[in-house]
Amino acid sequence: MRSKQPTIKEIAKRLNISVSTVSRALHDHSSIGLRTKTQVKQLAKELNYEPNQTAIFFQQRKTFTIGVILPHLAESFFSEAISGIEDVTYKNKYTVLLGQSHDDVEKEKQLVEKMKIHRVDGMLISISKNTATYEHFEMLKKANIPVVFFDRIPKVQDIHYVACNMISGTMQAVKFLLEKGHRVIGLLNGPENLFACKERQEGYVQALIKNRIKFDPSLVVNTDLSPEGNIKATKELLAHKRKVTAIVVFNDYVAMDAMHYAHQQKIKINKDVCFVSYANLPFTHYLKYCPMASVEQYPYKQGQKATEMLLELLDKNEEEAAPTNYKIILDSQLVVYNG
Amino acid sequence: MRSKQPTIKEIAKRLNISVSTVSRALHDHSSIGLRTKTQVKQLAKELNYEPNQTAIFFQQRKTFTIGVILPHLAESFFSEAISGIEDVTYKNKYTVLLGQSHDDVEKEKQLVEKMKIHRVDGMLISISKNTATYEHFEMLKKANIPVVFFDRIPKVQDIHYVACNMISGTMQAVKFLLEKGHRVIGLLNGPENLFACKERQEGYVQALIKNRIKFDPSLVVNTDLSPEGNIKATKELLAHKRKVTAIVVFNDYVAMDAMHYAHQQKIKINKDVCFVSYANLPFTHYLKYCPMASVEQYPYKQGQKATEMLLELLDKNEEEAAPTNYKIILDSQLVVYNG
DNA sequence: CTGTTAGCGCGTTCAT
DNA sequence: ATGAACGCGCTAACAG
Repeated sequence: MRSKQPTIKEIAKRLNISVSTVSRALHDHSSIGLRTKTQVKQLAKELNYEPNQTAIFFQQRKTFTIGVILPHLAESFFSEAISGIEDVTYKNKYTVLLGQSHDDVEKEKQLVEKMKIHRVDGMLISISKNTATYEHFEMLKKANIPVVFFDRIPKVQDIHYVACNMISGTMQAVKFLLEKGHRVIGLLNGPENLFACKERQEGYVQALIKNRIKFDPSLVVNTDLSPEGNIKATKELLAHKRKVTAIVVFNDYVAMDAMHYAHQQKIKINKDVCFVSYANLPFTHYLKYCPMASVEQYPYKQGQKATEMLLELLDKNEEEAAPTNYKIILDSQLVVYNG
Repeated sequence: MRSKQPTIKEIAKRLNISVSTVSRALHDHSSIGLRTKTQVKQLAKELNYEPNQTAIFFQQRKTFTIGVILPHLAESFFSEAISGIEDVTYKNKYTVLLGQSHDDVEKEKQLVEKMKIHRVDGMLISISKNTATYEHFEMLKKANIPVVFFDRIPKVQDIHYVACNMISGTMQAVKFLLEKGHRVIGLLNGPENLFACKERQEGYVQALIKNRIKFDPSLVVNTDLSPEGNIKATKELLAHKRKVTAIVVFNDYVAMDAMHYAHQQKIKINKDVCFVSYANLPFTHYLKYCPMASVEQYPYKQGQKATEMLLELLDKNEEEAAPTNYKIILDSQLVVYNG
């Protein structure tokens, strides 16, 4: 379909020189006469010549494309993260192949397969909330395609990843509530197989211990992140025999459901029960019910760092480097809303 | 870096047959003996053979990749649209190369260039709000790369596009308000140079005419979409000498500012003054102030349709078809919230 | 039914 | 300073 595009062969023919001369001239090779060099370049411009990247990709066994798989862009965390990814890739002559898993493991597998077939040079992945087996990632390893996981990372050892340490932010959140006088603080956590949930709980427990408050496991409930699950979990916490006066919630989406439900139960939001959440939404101040504070997870930065790491790996890879595992862990941080 | 991967040549050598036989066997070519066919396939599986797509792309002058350029994924309209795009592309063995212009014309141009170089088979574009010149798109035409614009389309004739007709939805919105008894209805519109704004006004006027109400131009005000502009416009409408009892607002973001300001002025939202908006936000029901109704613009569907159109063009292109221009115009539709 | 061969466009030795 | 020739992996036209 685009057969009319000029090639170096065409240029060579017109100038009565060889293709290799043209190739070298175009690349400013030192051993080409200035005269032929300018000659070639001018004709190239005239003909609107553009190197055929697909040929180069093929020849160099490299596509300068990185595959990105994440749950869904509708979540603003991920749409911000991908901006970070894009910005770094495009600065480095790479390009982004996109795929949303929509939190479906099967879809995730298909995407991995598709991108592998498409010969991406490397991948950035944030796993679906249901991903519990990792063969499809192992496969990539075997195929020698570097992967950097970000934010939602699998629970295995030998991987590269960038994540946000939820412990610090959670500890700050609990401390914030303790200082406000709360003693019975619930943790409305997400799916247990997510690493970040483990960390939330760890931060929660550590903050309690640090303040000499006994950890009560029954104050921790999990949701599968579905609206029904969110409400069920909230219900459970609010019905706890000890009167829960504050809840640390997995994220803003869950928090909205939780606060909505609480309101329906005639509970005064952030008075009878205080809510603290983890930042996902950009519009919290326009919401009917807004958490008192929020743990920031720096999506843009995570995207950036993960991409930088991947590009570094791609460089290294060419030199057949040792298989060290890289990790970058950012500290999450509590932001208190004054609205 | 991935040189260990087996090729058909390798398979051929091991089986002492020719590469073309292997190729054909793998493709279930009719003229290959069942015996060799199974033989080849088995060895392929054993060796974990996978065709090198880059070679195929190169050879077939096709990348099965489509470039998508849109302003920003953070706007939920676009993140939904891209889901529609993805779903169709992935069903058709294509893949999505992503780029956000962030409403920056320069960035948009760079992306077009980059994707062209990457030899995408076609492109889906929603232009930045500042795009006023179209040379970078002309270039694509010359390079014979089909483009389908969606939602935000350039003001030129010879393009393919999918868009949503704002007239129908706006008429429904005004009709809805008229039926509620409103007679003085304001239109808080966006920048006049946007096509979609023209359509909003047209729908507004048509609905009034249809109901034999005189169109009063002073009831139409425009905002530049900045928070200050939004408030200024709202102020102007609320101060109108005729008492405005309902306002049709450009979009949810503007509506939030408008309702917020109105509330500050002791105006009871959707009682003293009713608001109707155009859907951008997925969470309207979680908002502090929610418009009574909203004009739906079907982002997912637009994405789908645009992609289908592009894929069709790609098919056609191979047969060197006539350069007709395709358009699909969906009707926007009013959705009344019952919350 | 199967093998041989010729590209696809480019970079890259190896000659000259 | 330049050219000839090869190969990347695959498909397809042509020959048996």
